[in-house]
Amino acid sequence: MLDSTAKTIELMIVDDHKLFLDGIVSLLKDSPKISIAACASDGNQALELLQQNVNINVLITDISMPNLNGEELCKEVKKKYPNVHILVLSMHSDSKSIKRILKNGATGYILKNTGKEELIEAIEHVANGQAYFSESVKNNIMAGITGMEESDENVNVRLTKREVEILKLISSEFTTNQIADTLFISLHTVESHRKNIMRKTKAKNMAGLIKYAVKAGIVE
Amino acid sequence: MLDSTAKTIELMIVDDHKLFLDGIVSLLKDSPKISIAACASDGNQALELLQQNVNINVLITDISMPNLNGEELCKEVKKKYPNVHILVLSMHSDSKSIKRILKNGATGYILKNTGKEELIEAIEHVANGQAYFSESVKNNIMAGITGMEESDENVNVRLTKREVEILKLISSEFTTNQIADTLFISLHTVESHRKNIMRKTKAKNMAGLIKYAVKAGIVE
DNA sequence: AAATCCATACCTGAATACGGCTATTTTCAA
DNA sequence: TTGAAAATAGCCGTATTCAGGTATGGATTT
Repeated sequence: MLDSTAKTIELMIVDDHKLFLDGIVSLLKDSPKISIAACASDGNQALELLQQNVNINVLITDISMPNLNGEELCKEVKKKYPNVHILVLSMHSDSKSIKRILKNGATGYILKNTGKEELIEAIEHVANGQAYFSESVKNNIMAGITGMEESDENVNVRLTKREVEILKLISSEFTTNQIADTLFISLHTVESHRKNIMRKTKAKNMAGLIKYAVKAGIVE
Repeated sequence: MLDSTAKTIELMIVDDHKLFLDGIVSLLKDSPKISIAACASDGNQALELLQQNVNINVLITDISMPNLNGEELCKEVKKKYPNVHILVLSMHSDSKSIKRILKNGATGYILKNTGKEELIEAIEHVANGQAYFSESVKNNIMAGITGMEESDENVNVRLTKREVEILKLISSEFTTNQIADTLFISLHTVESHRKNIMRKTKAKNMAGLIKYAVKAGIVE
């Protein structure tokens, strides 16, 4: 039904690992329907190149990149160039990462451990505006929707600015007394905050607090 | 001086990301001096293939992989096949990762954001038993050696089996009493172990313990 | 055979964390 | 401007952690 499959696919690939980028280019360079128009090593460069290459209709991108990451790139691209379809090529298949980037406008999501054939299939789907997902991506999304999300739900709690500040100090091995002195507030206030953080994150003790801090990217 | 540069390089590549693996193969397949003998997606598979292909003399591997990771693979390979030189191809350039895997017998270490030419140069160096490092790898090693190593040195401490076992339980938010009950040992013993772990890891309290556990890969 | 490491166990006392509350002021958005 | 959320502060009692030791039997290594 869609005749758009006949149209040449003008591709841009974005990844901060040059070897991976070059490898993908090498894999795709002989594909008849696909033309590689540009490559970028981060989101900012990608946006610049998009401005210059008006014919680009598919963008393949990694998520974790310096300067401007995949999520932010998606948001920008969808705002400025709504006709450019985005295929995410990531290492991670956890439902959290997937859902976040799909919300930001990605059309497809495949993993770096898929093969060449599937990559091309995914590119063609996405070029037509059709969603494409790796098998394990689909499974994890389903698992995320149906049940057993207990481990994920605690990352959804929202800590206040002050709570994050205090959790950072706790993670730096400060005692409650030291935190009170550092922030010029009462010992009792720090304890109140800590108790609130523990309630929100369902942590039983310091161990749980630090594990949450690590997961949430508050430390390291 | 070394005439070994003339000898054909029989390569094995190990990476759990199929697309990356295929990309590298595609990049190298036209190189005259290099022959790709085998590919594997984890350490176990690599060891099996090494047994079958006696001619392999260079092994390129990622660090983080399922089942048997790069570090453990290095150790095994150096023990069983000391003539196989290992080139590590990693995303991370922190001195901690680098030093750890070099201790385990890797000959070279380059990053995934290097180019095709440098990759080939690195392979040739390593095939001759010569070390090869990416520029940023060299820089980070230097920074690690010269100063500011306080944060790194604690990963070098060696915990005993029992200590790791207890640290795992601490990380699971168990109290000292619960750990004692779980392991059928005295409360005092658990406390002794905890104190020893804290001394070794230079942790001031639970927060430091959990951060160490995360860094050392004992939790998550 | 001696030395070292490991796992075990104990002691004391101070410091800190934890659980479960109440309560006031400030800040910010509806 | 009114109500909710956030930041502040407090109380009480128990549980746990932390710092500083000492000590012993067993396994391993030298």
